[in-house]
Amino acid sequence: MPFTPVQKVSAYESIVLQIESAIANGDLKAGDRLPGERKLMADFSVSRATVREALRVLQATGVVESRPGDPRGPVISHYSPRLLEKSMSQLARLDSVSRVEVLQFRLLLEGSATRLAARNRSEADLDLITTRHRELEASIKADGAEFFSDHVARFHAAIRRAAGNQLIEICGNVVGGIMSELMVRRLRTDADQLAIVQRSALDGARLVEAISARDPEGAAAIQVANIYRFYADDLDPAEVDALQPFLDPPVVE
Amino acid sequence: MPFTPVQKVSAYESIVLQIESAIANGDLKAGDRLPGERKLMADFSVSRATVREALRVLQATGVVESRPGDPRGPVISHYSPRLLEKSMSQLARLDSVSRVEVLQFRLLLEGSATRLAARNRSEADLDLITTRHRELEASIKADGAEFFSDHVARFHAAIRRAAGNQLIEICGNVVGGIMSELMVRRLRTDADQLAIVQRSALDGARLVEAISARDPEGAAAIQVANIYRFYADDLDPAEVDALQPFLDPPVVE
DNA sequence: TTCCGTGTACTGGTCAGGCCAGTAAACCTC
DNA sequence: GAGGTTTACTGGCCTGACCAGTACACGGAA
Repeated sequence: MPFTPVQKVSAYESIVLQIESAIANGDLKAGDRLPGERKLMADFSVSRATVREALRVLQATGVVESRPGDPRGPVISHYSPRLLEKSMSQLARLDSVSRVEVLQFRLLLEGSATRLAARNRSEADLDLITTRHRELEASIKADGAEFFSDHVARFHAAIRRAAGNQLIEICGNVVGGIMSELMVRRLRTDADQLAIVQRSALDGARLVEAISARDPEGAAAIQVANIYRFYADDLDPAEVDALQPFLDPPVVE
Repeated sequence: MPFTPVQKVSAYESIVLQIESAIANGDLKAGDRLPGERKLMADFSVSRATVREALRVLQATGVVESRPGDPRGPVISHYSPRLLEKSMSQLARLDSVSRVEVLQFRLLLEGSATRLAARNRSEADLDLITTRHRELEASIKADGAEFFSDHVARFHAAIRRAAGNQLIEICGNVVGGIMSELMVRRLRTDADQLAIVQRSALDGARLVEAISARDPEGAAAIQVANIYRFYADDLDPAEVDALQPFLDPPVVE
Protein backbone atom coordinates (compact mmCIF):
# COMPACT_ATOMS: atom_id res chain seq x y z
CA MET A 1 0.00 0.00 0.00
CA PRO A 2 1.42 3.35 -0.94
CA PHE A 3 1.12 4.87 2.51
CA THR A 4 3.93 7.15 3.43
CA PRO A 5 5.17 7.45 6.99
CA VAL A 6 3.93 10.61 8.66
CA GLN A 7 6.67 12.91 9.66
CA LYS A 8 5.65 15.51 12.12
CA VAL A 9 7.73 18.55 11.52
CA SER A 10 8.02 20.99 14.36
CA ALA A 11 7.32 24.68 13.97
CA TYR A 12 10.92 25.80 13.92
CA GLU A 13 11.84 23.06 11.48
CA SER A 14 9.13 24.17 9.15
CA ILE A 15 10.57 27.68 9.19
CA VAL A 16 14.03 26.34 8.45
CA LEU A 17 12.67 24.29 5.59
CA GLN A 18 10.75 27.17 4.12
CA ILE A 19 13.72 29.50 4.18
CA GLU A 20 16.06 26.85 2.82
CA SER A 21 13.80 26.05 -0.07
CA ALA A 22 13.29 29.74 -0.78
CA ILE A 23 17.05 29.85 -1.23
CA ALA A 24 17.16 26.63 -3.24
CA ASN A 25 14.70 27.87 -5.81
CA GLY A 26 16.19 31.30 -6.06
CA ASP A 27 13.66 33.44 -4.20
CA LEU A 28 16.45 34.33 -1.82
CA LYS A 29 20.09 34.61 -2.71
CA ALA A 30 23.33 35.37 -0.95
CA GLY A 31 23.39 38.92 0.29
CA ASP A 32 19.64 39.25 0.54
CA ARG A 33 18.09 40.24 3.82
CA LEU A 34 15.57 38.38 5.88
CA PRO A 35 13.02 40.42 7.81
CA GLY A 36 13.84 41.01 11.46
CA GLU A 37 12.79 38.51 14.06
CA ARG A 38 9.65 40.39 14.99
CA LYS A 39 8.52 40.56 11.41
CA LEU A 40 9.27 36.89 10.85
CA MET A 41 7.31 36.00 13.93
CA ALA A 42 4.29 37.72 12.42
CA ASP A 43 4.87 36.19 8.96
CA PHE A 44 5.09 32.65 10.27
CA SER A 45 2.68 33.36 13.14
CA VAL A 46 4.87 31.82 15.78
CA SER A 47 6.54 33.25 18.83
CA ARG A 48 9.88 34.94 18.72
CA ALA A 49 11.52 32.07 20.58
CA THR A 50 10.54 29.76 17.75
CA VAL A 51 11.80 32.14 15.10
CA ARG A 52 15.04 32.41 16.99
CA GLU A 53 15.50 28.67 17.19
CA ALA A 54 15.01 28.47 13.45
CA LEU A 55 17.50 31.26 12.86
CA ARG A 56 19.97 29.52 15.16
CA VAL A 57 19.99 26.36 13.11
CA LEU A 58 20.20 28.31 9.87
CA GLN A 59 23.12 30.12 11.38
CA ALA A 60 24.75 26.92 12.55
CA THR A 61 24.50 25.45 9.08
CA GLY A 62 25.99 28.54 7.51
CA VAL A 63 22.84 29.67 5.73
CA VAL A 64 22.33 33.04 7.36
CA GLU A 65 24.24 35.43 9.58
CA SER A 66 22.78 37.92 11.99
CA ARG A 67 24.25 40.72 14.02
CA PRO A 68 22.57 42.40 16.95
CA GLY A 69 21.36 45.89 16.30
CA ASP A 70 21.33 45.68 12.54
CA PRO A 71 17.97 47.04 11.43
CA ARG A 72 18.33 45.44 8.03
CA GLY A 73 17.88 41.98 9.50
CA PRO A 74 19.73 38.69 9.06
CA VAL A 75 21.60 38.26 5.79
CA ILE A 76 21.79 35.20 3.57
CA SER A 77 25.41 34.07 3.73
CA HIS A 78 27.76 33.63 0.87
CA TYR A 79 29.12 30.13 0.73
CA SER A 80 31.88 29.31 3.13
CA PRO A 81 33.54 25.95 3.61
CA ARG A 82 33.17 26.28 7.38
CA LEU A 83 30.47 23.67 7.70
CA LEU A 84 32.33 21.31 5.41
CA GLU A 85 35.44 21.77 7.48
CA LYS A 86 33.54 21.11 10.65
CA SER A 87 31.87 17.99 9.37
CA MET A 88 35.02 16.60 7.83
CA SER A 89 37.10 17.10 10.88
CA GLN A 90 34.27 15.61 12.90
CA LEU A 91 34.51 12.62 10.60
CA ALA A 92 38.27 12.49 10.61
CA ARG A 93 38.38 12.54 14.37
CA LEU A 94 36.10 9.54 14.46
CA ASP A 95 37.67 6.45 15.88
CA SER A 96 36.27 4.46 13.00
CA VAL A 97 38.09 6.62 10.47
CA SER A 98 41.72 5.72 10.39
CA ARG A 99 44.47 8.10 9.48
CA VAL A 100 45.14 5.95 6.43
CA GLU A 101 41.73 6.84 5.12
CA VAL A 102 42.42 10.53 5.55
CA LEU A 103 45.80 10.12 3.93
CA GLN A 104 44.37 8.15 1.03
CA PHE A 105 41.83 10.85 0.47
CA ARG A 106 44.44 13.52 0.64
CA LEU A 107 46.74 11.80 -1.84
CA LEU A 108 43.82 11.36 -4.17
CA LEU A 109 42.76 15.00 -4.03
CA GLU A 110 46.23 16.46 -4.00
CA GLY A 111 47.31 14.24 -6.87
CA SER A 112 44.46 15.19 -9.14
CA ALA A 113 44.64 18.82 -8.16
CA THR A 114 48.27 18.87 -9.16
CA ARG A 115 47.56 17.05 -12.39
CA LEU A 116 44.87 19.54 -13.26
CA ALA A 117 46.99 22.48 -12.21
CA ALA A 118 49.78 21.45 -14.55
CA ARG A 119 47.25 21.12 -17.30
CA ASN A 120 45.10 24.21 -16.81
CA ARG A 121 47.22 26.76 -14.99
CA SER A 122 47.12 30.31 -16.25
CA GLU A 123 50.15 32.56 -16.07
CA ALA A 124 48.64 34.24 -13.03
CA ASP A 125 48.24 30.88 -11.33
CA LEU A 126 51.85 30.05 -12.04
CA ASP A 127 52.95 33.40 -10.65
CA LEU A 128 51.12 32.79 -7.42
CA ILE A 129 52.47 29.27 -7.09
CA THR A 130 56.00 30.48 -7.71
CA THR A 131 55.61 33.26 -5.20
CA ARG A 132 54.30 30.91 -2.54
CA HIS A 133 57.17 28.56 -3.15
CA ARG A 134 59.69 31.35 -2.85
CA GLU A 135 58.11 32.41 0.43
CA LEU A 136 58.34 28.83 1.62
CA GLU A 137 62.03 28.66 0.85
CA ALA A 138 62.69 32.03 2.40
CA SER A 139 60.89 30.99 5.56
CA ILE A 140 62.98 27.86 5.83
CA LYS A 141 66.17 29.82 5.38
CA ALA A 142 65.13 32.34 8.01
CA ASP A 143 63.33 30.26 10.62
CA GLY A 144 63.95 26.62 9.81
CA ALA A 145 60.95 24.42 10.35
CA GLU A 146 59.18 26.95 12.52
CA PHE A 147 56.55 28.20 10.09
CA PHE A 148 56.91 25.38 7.61
CA SER A 149 53.42 23.98 7.87
CA ASP A 150 51.77 27.36 7.31
CA HIS A 151 53.80 28.08 4.23
CA VAL A 152 53.49 24.68 2.73
CA ALA A 153 49.76 24.86 3.27
CA ARG A 154 49.64 28.13 1.34
CA PHE A 155 51.83 26.66 -1.39
CA HIS A 156 49.57 23.67 -1.83
CA ALA A 157 46.48 25.85 -1.68
CA ALA A 158 47.80 27.87 -4.61
CA ILE A 159 48.22 24.69 -6.61
CA ARG A 160 44.73 23.52 -5.79
CA ARG A 161 43.40 26.88 -6.84
CA ALA A 162 45.10 26.56 -10.20
CA ALA A 163 43.39 23.22 -10.77
CA GLY A 164 40.15 25.00 -11.56
CA ASN A 165 37.83 22.63 -9.73
CA GLN A 166 36.24 24.08 -6.65
CA LEU A 167 35.12 20.75 -5.24
CA ILE A 168 38.62 19.36 -5.38
CA GLU A 169 40.03 22.65 -4.17
CA ILE A 170 37.84 23.05 -1.13
CA CYS A 171 37.91 19.42 -0.08
CA GLY A 172 41.65 19.52 -0.52
CA ASN A 173 41.89 22.59 1.65
CA VAL A 174 39.89 20.89 4.36
CA VAL A 175 41.79 17.63 4.51
CA GLY A 176 44.99 19.58 4.09
CA GLY A 177 44.06 21.54 7.18
CA ILE A 178 43.28 18.39 9.10
CA MET A 179 46.52 16.74 8.12
CA SER A 180 48.52 19.82 8.97
CA GLU A 181 47.45 19.43 12.59
CA LEU A 182 49.10 16.03 12.48
CA MET A 183 52.04 17.51 10.64
CA VAL A 184 52.77 20.02 13.34
CA ARG A 185 52.96 17.26 15.91
CA ARG A 186 55.08 15.17 13.59
CA LEU A 187 57.61 17.93 13.09
CA ARG A 188 57.85 18.71 16.74
CA THR A 189 58.74 15.18 17.65
CA ASP A 190 61.21 14.64 14.88
CA ALA A 191 64.82 15.41 15.59
CA ASP A 192 65.62 15.66 11.93
CA GLN A 193 62.96 18.18 11.09
CA LEU A 194 65.22 20.49 9.14
CA ALA A 195 66.24 17.72 6.75
CA ILE A 196 62.63 16.75 6.17
CA VAL A 197 61.61 20.30 5.57
CA GLN A 198 64.43 20.95 3.17
CA ARG A 199 63.73 17.86 1.15
CA SER A 200 60.12 18.89 0.96
CA ALA A 201 61.09 22.32 -0.31
CA LEU A 202 63.29 20.69 -2.94
CA ASP A 203 60.35 18.59 -4.09
CA GLY A 204 58.45 21.83 -4.23
CA ALA A 205 60.97 23.30 -6.63
CA ARG A 206 60.67 20.31 -8.95
CA LEU A 207 56.92 20.56 -8.62
CA VAL A 208 56.88 24.19 -9.69
CA GLU A 209 59.03 23.28 -12.67
CA ALA A 210 56.71 20.49 -13.74
CA ILE A 211 53.64 22.68 -13.42
CA SER A 212 55.40 25.41 -15.32
CA ALA A 213 56.29 22.92 -18.05
CA ARG A 214 52.68 21.71 -18.15
CA ASP A 215 53.67 18.17 -17.28
CA PRO A 216 50.61 16.77 -15.46
CA GLU A 217 51.86 13.26 -14.78
CA GLY A 218 55.26 14.43 -13.66
CA ALA A 219 53.84 17.05 -11.36
CA ALA A 220 51.32 14.70 -9.82
CA ALA A 221 53.95 12.06 -9.22
CA ILE A 222 56.21 14.52 -7.44
CA GLN A 223 53.41 15.85 -5.30
CA VAL A 224 52.10 12.46 -4.29
CA ALA A 225 55.53 11.11 -3.52
CA ASN A 226 56.34 14.19 -1.49
CA ILE A 227 53.26 13.93 0.67
CA TYR A 228 53.70 10.23 1.04
CA ARG A 229 57.31 10.45 2.16
CA PHE A 230 56.37 13.03 4.71
CA TYR A 231 54.31 10.51 6.63
CA ALA A 232 55.91 7.27 5.49
CA ASP A 233 58.12 6.84 8.54
CA ASP A 234 55.14 6.88 10.84
CA LEU A 235 53.24 4.19 9.00
CA ASP A 236 53.19 0.50 9.64
CA PRO A 237 53.44 -2.00 6.78
CA ALA A 238 49.68 -2.53 6.50
CA GLU A 239 49.15 1.19 6.17
CA VAL A 240 51.88 1.50 3.57
CA ASP A 241 50.23 -1.27 1.62
CA ALA A 242 46.85 0.47 1.74
CA LEU A 243 48.38 3.58 0.21
CA GLN A 244 49.93 1.83 -2.78
CA PRO A 245 46.98 2.38 -5.13
CA PHE A 246 47.40 6.10 -4.65
CA LEU A 247 51.10 6.19 -5.39
CA ASP A 248 51.34 6.27 -9.13
CA PRO A 249 53.96 5.54 -10.30
CA PRO A 250 54.77 3.40 -7.26
CA VAL A 251 57.19 4.90 -4.82
CA VAL A 252 59.95 2.42 -4.24
CA GLU A 253 62.48 3.20 -1.61
CA MET B 1 52.13 43.96 20.65
CA PRO B 2 50.80 40.53 21.51
CA PHE B 3 47.27 41.70 22.05
CA THR B 4 44.65 39.31 20.90
CA PRO B 5 41.34 40.52 19.52
CA VAL B 6 38.54 40.17 22.02
CA GLN B 7 35.85 37.87 20.89
CA LYS B 8 32.67 38.19 22.77
CA VAL B 9 30.97 34.86 22.89
CA SER B 10 27.28 34.85 23.55
CA ALA B 11 25.70 32.78 26.28
CA TYR B 12 24.32 30.09 24.04
CA GLU B 13 27.62 29.83 22.16
CA SER B 14 29.45 29.32 25.38
CA ILE B 15 27.14 26.44 26.22
CA VAL B 16 27.71 24.90 22.80
CA LEU B 17 31.44 25.25 23.23
CA GLN B 18 31.44 23.73 26.67
CA ILE B 19 29.44 20.72 25.60
CA GLU B 20 31.47 20.23 22.44
CA SER B 21 34.73 20.32 24.30
CA ALA B 22 33.36 17.96 26.92
CA ILE B 23 32.82 15.55 24.07
CA ALA B 24 36.18 16.29 22.48
CA ASN B 25 38.10 15.42 25.61
CA GLY B 26 36.05 12.38 26.41
CA ASP B 27 33.96 13.56 29.35
CA LEU B 28 30.93 12.84 27.22
CA LYS B 29 30.69 10.16 24.61
CA ALA B 30 28.12 8.90 22.15
CA GLY B 31 25.12 7.45 23.91
CA ASP B 32 25.61 9.49 27.07
CA ARG B 33 22.79 11.64 28.32
CA LEU B 34 22.72 15.33 28.90
CA PRO B 35 20.61 16.62 31.78
CA GLY B 36 17.18 17.90 30.82
CA GLU B 37 16.72 21.48 29.77
CA ARG B 38 15.59 22.64 33.20
CA LYS B 39 18.63 21.11 34.85
CA LEU B 40 20.94 22.57 32.24
CA MET B 41 19.41 25.97 32.75
CA ALA B 42 20.31 25.74 36.40
CA ASP B 43 23.81 24.36 35.70
CA PHE B 44 24.71 27.11 33.28
CA SER B 45 22.55 29.65 35.12
CA VAL B 46 20.83 30.90 32.01
CA SER B 47 17.23 30.93 30.96
CA ARG B 48 15.61 28.03 29.27
CA ALA B 49 15.39 29.86 25.96
CA THR B 50 19.18 30.13 25.93
CA VAL B 51 19.64 26.48 26.75
CA ARG B 52 17.25 25.60 23.98
CA GLU B 53 19.10 27.70 21.43
CA ALA B 54 22.30 25.96 22.37
CA LEU B 55 20.68 22.56 22.06
CA ARG B 56 19.27 23.55 18.69
CA VAL B 57 22.66 24.27 17.22
CA LEU B 58 24.11 21.11 18.74
CA GLN B 59 21.23 19.27 17.18
CA ALA B 60 21.71 20.96 13.82
CA THR B 61 25.36 19.99 13.79
CA GLY B 62 24.55 16.41 14.63
CA VAL B 63 26.06 16.47 18.10
CA VAL B 64 23.00 15.66 20.18
CA GLU B 65 19.48 14.44 19.64
CA SER B 66 16.49 15.11 21.80
CA ARG B 67 12.99 13.75 21.86
CA PRO B 68 10.07 15.34 23.61
CA GLY B 69 8.91 13.54 26.66
CA ASP B 70 12.05 11.54 27.25
CA PRO B 71 12.90 11.94 30.94
CA ARG B 72 16.45 10.78 30.34
CA GLY B 73 17.30 13.96 28.48
CA PRO B 74 19.08 14.66 25.19
CA VAL B 75 21.51 12.01 24.02
CA ILE B 76 24.95 12.48 22.51
CA SER B 77 24.62 11.26 18.93
CA HIS B 78 26.63 8.60 17.28
CA TYR B 79 28.34 9.95 14.21
CA SER B 80 26.21 10.29 11.15
CA PRO B 81 27.32 11.64 7.80
CA ARG B 82 24.24 13.86 7.64
CA LEU B 83 26.16 17.06 8.23
CA LEU B 84 28.86 16.14 5.77
CA GLU B 85 26.25 15.30 3.20
CA LYS B 86 24.51 18.56 3.79
CA SER B 87 27.66 20.61 3.48
CA MET B 88 28.85 18.73 0.43
CA SER B 89 25.60 19.25 -1.38
CA GLN B 90 25.68 22.90 -0.35
CA LEU B 91 29.03 23.10 -2.04
CA ALA B 92 28.09 21.13 -5.11
CA ARG B 93 24.92 23.10 -5.66
CA LEU B 94 26.82 26.34 -5.70
CA ASP B 95 26.11 28.37 -8.82
CA SER B 96 29.78 28.93 -9.34
CA VAL B 97 30.39 25.19 -9.48
CA SER B 98 29.87 23.96 -13.02
CA ARG B 99 28.58 20.55 -13.89
CA VAL B 100 31.98 19.65 -15.33
CA GLU B 101 33.48 20.19 -11.93
CA VAL B 102 30.91 17.92 -10.33
CA LEU B 103 31.46 15.33 -13.00
CA GLN B 104 35.23 15.51 -12.65
CA PHE B 105 34.89 15.03 -8.95
CA ARG B 106 32.53 12.15 -9.43
CA LEU B 107 34.80 10.37 -11.89
CA LEU B 108 37.67 10.84 -9.51
CA LEU B 109 35.84 9.44 -6.51
CA GLU B 110 34.01 6.70 -8.32
CA GLY B 111 37.20 5.63 -10.08
CA SER B 112 39.23 5.30 -6.92
CA ALA B 113 36.38 3.74 -5.01
CA THR B 114 36.12 1.08 -7.66
CA ARG B 115 39.86 0.56 -7.72
CA LEU B 116 39.89 0.12 -3.98
CA ALA B 117 36.84 -2.09 -4.02
CA ALA B 118 38.45 -4.48 -6.47
CA ARG B 119 41.47 -4.55 -4.26
CA ASN B 120 39.98 -4.80 -0.81
CA ARG B 121 36.54 -6.34 -1.19
CA SER B 122 35.57 -9.05 1.23
CA GLU B 123 33.33 -11.90 0.20
CA ALA B 124 30.43 -10.18 1.94
CA ASP B 125 31.12 -7.02 -0.05
CA LEU B 126 31.11 -8.99 -3.25
CA ASP B 127 27.86 -10.66 -2.31
CA LEU B 128 26.18 -7.32 -1.74
CA ILE B 129 27.52 -5.90 -4.98
CA THR B 130 26.34 -8.93 -6.90
CA THR B 131 22.92 -8.76 -5.29
CA ARG B 132 22.54 -5.11 -6.12
CA HIS B 133 23.53 -5.75 -9.69
CA ARG B 134 21.02 -8.55 -10.02
CA GLU B 135 18.33 -6.28 -8.64
CA LEU B 136 19.32 -3.66 -11.18
CA GLU B 137 18.99 -6.10 -14.06
CA ALA B 138 15.71 -7.44 -12.75
CA SER B 139 14.34 -3.94 -12.48
CA ILE B 140 15.27 -3.18 -16.06
CA LYS B 141 13.65 -6.34 -17.27
CA ALA B 142 10.50 -5.61 -15.34
CA ASP B 143 10.11 -1.86 -15.58
CA GLY B 144 12.60 -0.65 -18.17
CA ALA B 145 14.25 2.62 -17.26
CA GLU B 146 11.64 3.51 -14.65
CA PHE B 147 13.58 2.80 -11.47
CA PHE B 148 16.99 2.69 -13.06
CA SER B 149 18.54 5.62 -11.25
CA ASP B 150 17.56 4.29 -7.82
CA HIS B 151 18.97 0.88 -8.48
CA VAL B 152 22.14 2.07 -10.07
CA ALA B 153 22.66 4.39 -7.12
CA ARG B 154 22.38 1.45 -4.75
CA PHE B 155 24.72 -0.60 -6.92
CA HIS B 156 27.36 2.08 -6.90
CA ALA B 157 26.90 2.67 -3.19
CA ALA B 158 27.67 -0.98 -2.54
CA ILE B 159 30.89 -0.63 -4.51
CA ARG B 160 31.89 2.48 -2.60
CA ARG B 161 31.19 0.69 0.63
CA ALA B 162 33.51 -2.12 -0.38
CA ALA B 163 36.30 0.37 -0.98
CA GLY B 164 36.84 0.70 2.74
CA ASN B 165 37.39 4.42 2.85
CA GLN B 166 34.63 6.35 4.53
CA LEU B 167 35.67 9.72 3.18
CA ILE B 168 35.59 8.51 -0.38
CA GLU B 169 32.42 6.61 0.33
CA ILE B 170 30.47 9.48 1.81
CA CYS B 171 31.65 12.09 -0.65
CA GLY B 172 30.86 9.66 -3.43
CA ASN B 173 27.39 9.12 -2.06
CA VAL B 174 26.76 12.83 -2.04
CA VAL B 175 27.93 13.64 -5.54
CA GLY B 176 26.31 10.46 -6.73
CA GLY B 177 23.03 11.68 -5.33
CA ILE B 178 23.42 15.06 -6.95
CA MET B 179 24.27 13.58 -10.30
CA SER B 180 21.36 11.19 -10.13
CA GLU B 181 19.01 14.16 -10.08
CA LEU B 182 20.52 15.14 -13.40
CA MET B 183 20.33 11.56 -14.53
CA VAL B 184 16.60 11.38 -14.00
CA ARG B 185 16.12 14.42 -16.21
CA ARG B 186 18.52 13.05 -18.75
CA LEU B 187 16.68 9.77 -19.03
CA ARG B 188 13.31 11.39 -19.30
CA THR B 189 14.34 13.49 -22.25
CA ASP B 190 16.12 10.75 -24.09
CA ALA B 191 14.11 8.71 -26.55
CA ASP B 192 16.60 5.91 -26.45
CA GLN B 193 16.59 5.46 -22.73
CA LEU B 194 16.22 1.73 -22.77
CA ALA B 195 19.34 1.28 -24.88
CA ILE B 196 21.33 3.51 -22.56
CA VAL B 197 20.11 1.72 -19.51
CA GLN B 198 20.84 -1.68 -20.96
CA ARG B 199 24.34 -0.77 -21.96
CA SER B 200 24.91 0.56 -18.49
CA ALA B 201 23.72 -2.70 -16.99
CA LEU B 202 26.05 -4.57 -19.27
CA ASP B 203 28.95 -2.43 -18.08
CA GLY B 204 27.77 -3.31 -14.60
CA ALA B 205 28.14 -7.00 -15.32
CA ARG B 206 31.70 -6.54 -16.52
CA LEU B 207 32.34 -4.39 -13.49
CA VAL B 208 31.17 -7.06 -11.11
CA GLU B 209 33.39 -9.54 -12.87
CA ALA B 210 36.43 -7.31 -12.58
CA ILE B 211 35.80 -6.64 -8.92
CA SER B 212 35.29 -10.32 -8.35
CA ALA B 213 38.55 -11.07 -10.13
CA ARG B 214 40.33 -8.43 -8.03
CA ASP B 215 41.35 -6.45 -11.08
CA PRO B 216 41.56 -2.84 -9.81
CA GLU B 217 42.64 -1.15 -13.01
CA GLY B 218 40.16 -3.01 -15.15
CA ALA B 219 37.30 -2.33 -12.80
CA ALA B 220 38.11 1.35 -12.49
CA ALA B 221 38.37 1.73 -16.24
CA ILE B 222 34.98 0.15 -16.79
CA GLN B 223 33.36 2.26 -14.12
CA VAL B 224 34.84 5.52 -15.31
CA ALA B 225 34.02 4.85 -18.93
CA ASN B 226 30.49 3.87 -18.01
CA ILE B 227 29.81 7.03 -16.09
CA TYR B 228 31.45 9.14 -18.72
CA ARG B 229 29.46 7.68 -21.58
CA PHE B 230 26.29 8.27 -19.69
CA TYR B 231 26.76 12.01 -19.85
CA ALA B 232 29.00 12.30 -22.88
CA ASP B 233 26.26 13.17 -25.35
CA ASP B 234 25.24 16.16 -23.32
CA LEU B 235 28.68 17.68 -23.13
CA ASP B 236 30.24 20.24 -25.40
CA PRO B 237 33.81 19.81 -26.68
CA ALA B 238 35.36 22.01 -24.01
CA GLU B 239 33.71 19.96 -21.30
CA VAL B 240 34.82 16.71 -22.90
CA ASP B 241 38.33 18.03 -22.97
CA ALA B 242 38.22 18.96 -19.31
CA LEU B 243 37.28 15.41 -18.41
CA GLN B 244 40.15 13.77 -20.24
CA PRO B 245 42.52 13.65 -17.26
CA PHE B 246 39.96 11.57 -15.40
CA LEU B 247 39.48 9.02 -18.14
CA ASP B 248 42.29 6.59 -17.74
CA PRO B 249 42.86 4.83 -20.03
CA PRO B 250 41.45 7.40 -22.44
CA VAL B 251 38.02 6.63 -23.79
CA VAL B 252 38.21 6.72 -27.54
CA GLU B 253 35.02 6.35 -29.48
C1' DT C 1 26.73 73.04 1.38
C1' DT C 2 29.30 69.67 3.81
C1' DC C 3 30.51 67.57 7.94
C1' DC C 4 29.99 65.68 12.29
C1' DG C 5 27.98 64.71 16.78
C1' DT C 6 23.61 63.15 18.82
C1' DG C 7 19.05 60.93 19.34
C1' DT C 8 16.07 57.63 18.57
C1' DA C 9 13.81 53.84 16.99
C1' DC C 10 14.96 49.86 16.06
C1' DT C 11 17.80 45.26 16.36
C1' DG C 12 19.14 40.81 18.38
C1' DG C 13 20.35 38.59 23.17
C1' DT C 14 18.44 37.19 27.27
C1' DC C 15 15.26 36.46 30.97
C1' DA C 16 10.96 34.89 33.71
C1' DG C 17 7.01 32.29 33.89
C1' DG C 18 3.46 29.47 31.95
C1' DC C 19 0.62 25.96 29.10
C1' DC C 20 0.38 21.79 26.45
C1' DA C 21 1.00 17.12 24.26
C1' DG C 22 3.57 13.45 24.83
C1' DT C 23 6.70 9.86 27.02
C1' DA C 24 8.86 6.45 30.41
C1' DA C 25 8.81 4.31 34.23
C1' DA C 26 6.79 3.32 38.47
C1' DC C 27 2.63 1.51 40.02
C1' DC C 28 -1.15 -1.34 40.44
C1' DT C 29 -4.12 -4.92 39.01
C1' DC C 30 -5.02 -9.46 37.63
C1' DG D 1 4.96 -12.33 36.06
C1' DA D 2 2.15 -9.88 32.28
C1' DG D 3 -1.17 -6.33 31.57
C1' DG D 4 -2.98 -1.74 31.73
C1' DT D 5 -3.00 2.82 34.29
C1' DT D 6 -1.20 6.66 36.59
C1' DT D 7 2.09 10.25 37.33
C1' DA D 8 5.86 13.03 37.18
C1' DC D 9 8.45 15.05 34.05
C1' DT D 10 10.06 15.97 29.29
C1' DG D 11 10.58 18.96 25.32
C1' DG D 12 7.74 22.31 22.13
C1' DC D 13 5.81 26.48 22.16
C1' DC D 14 3.82 30.94 23.83
C1' DT D 15 3.55 35.75 26.07
C1' DG D 16 5.63 39.71 27.53
C1' DA D 17 9.51 42.12 29.10
C1' DC D 18 14.32 44.37 29.68
C1' DC D 19 18.87 45.39 27.96
C1' DA D 20 23.03 46.58 25.22
C1' DG D 21 24.08 47.75 21.01
C1' DT D 22 23.59 49.49 16.01
C1' DA D 23 22.04 52.28 11.78
C1' DC D 24 20.35 56.12 10.27
C1' DA D 25 18.02 60.42 10.17
C1' DC D 26 18.21 64.72 12.21
C1' DG D 27 20.04 69.04 13.50
C1' DG D 28 23.64 72.17 14.50
C1' DA D 29 28.44 73.76 13.47
C1' DA D 30 31.85 74.96 9.93
